[in-house]
Amino acid sequence: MRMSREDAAKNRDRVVRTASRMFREDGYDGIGIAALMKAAGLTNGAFYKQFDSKEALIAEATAFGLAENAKAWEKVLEDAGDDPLQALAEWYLSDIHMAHRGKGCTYATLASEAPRHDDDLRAAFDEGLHKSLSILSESAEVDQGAAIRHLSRLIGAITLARAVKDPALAATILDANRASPAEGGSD
Amino acid sequence: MRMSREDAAKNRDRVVRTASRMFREDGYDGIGIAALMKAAGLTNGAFYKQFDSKEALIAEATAFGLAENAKAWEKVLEDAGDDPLQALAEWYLSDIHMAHRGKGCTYATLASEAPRHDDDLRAAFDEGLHKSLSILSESAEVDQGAAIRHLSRLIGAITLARAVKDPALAATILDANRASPAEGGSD
DNA sequence: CCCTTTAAATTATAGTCATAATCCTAATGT
DNA sequence: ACATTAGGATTATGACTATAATTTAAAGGG
Repeated sequence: MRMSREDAAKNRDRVVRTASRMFREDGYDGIGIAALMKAAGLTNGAFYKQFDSKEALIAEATAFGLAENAKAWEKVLEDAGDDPLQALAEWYLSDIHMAHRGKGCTYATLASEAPRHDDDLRAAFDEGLHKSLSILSESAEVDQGAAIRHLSRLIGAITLARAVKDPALAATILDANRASPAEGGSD
Repeated sequence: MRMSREDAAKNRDRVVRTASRMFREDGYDGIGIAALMKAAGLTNGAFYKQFDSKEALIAEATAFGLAENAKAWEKVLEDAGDDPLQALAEWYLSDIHMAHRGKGCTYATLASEAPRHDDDLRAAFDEGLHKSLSILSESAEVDQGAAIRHLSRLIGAITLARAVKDPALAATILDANRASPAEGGSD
């Protein structure tokens, strides 16, 4: 049953959004085209009319996720008070973010899988990262090096906290990384 | 052809080591039992005589990888001069480590996949992390919070650097994180 | 208003997946 | 020395994989 151009575009967009969420939850290899399309309310047959391959969707869905993340950071940094990096850390290392991988940071969930994929996906990470860093350094008025270090630390922290079994250990990881980074200079 | 107990144990150990490397390279979902066993010089039929399931191997191979990593860090910190954290960062963020995921840090390659797996695997991360943190805080004479922040930052940094396409951007990420962490206190 | 185009559904294909049963054979216990 | 045991190979399982051809039916252009 053919859809209108409008509806077809909506369907395509819904597939990208669904993929962006499910890849973050299950990993690129953890979810298949059929299950993905079903979750988006379609069947697998419709997939190859809209995308060249799974790899192409991976690149597109990841770029979407990174852009979505960047918008969220921009908002948090705008609403932050006199210590934007601290505000970002508290928001990023929250229990909410811990629990909802599918809506959360794409770097934390998928960056470690990128080396196994094609240039289009890795280029999406390039672009996403440039954007993230410019947002961070501009809003928080720090140099690029500091922005990179802050981002690296947040990503590593939530990755570790999500990996461990003991909730107390996870809380320790989050707490240590929420602590004001300038506290002693020993970090 | 039945093997001696000794040979069977060697085979089992080789499967764990091979799995530890291949999981780091391809992800838990990226390599199957058959390919894994073949790489270890065996056939898939032999697998279920030695392991209960793939999930059980995942937990065991990850625990092995984390223990292997911890030994390497201990050595680096022992040989370090007056700034152990700096020495660790330089070793961890090296081109060699960037290029060889299969022999490198298990946190950086596999921690992001842990939330999708069972308690045995996540408990392996608990144990590995406790060990890593005690090595770090003792050898470098910093408190646990500083050790956690340092580790978080290194893991995030190499994950990001490996994800991007542009080698110059990767180098920027590594350089920023190699920079002495106490430099300005703004980090 | 008809004709072409095309999105989506259905179905097909060849491969791979984790798991397991069967069989062979040699190591081990007695 | 013989019976038992168990490690590994072969083969089988049914489910799932990415991809694609075919079919259906409605949208869009003329």
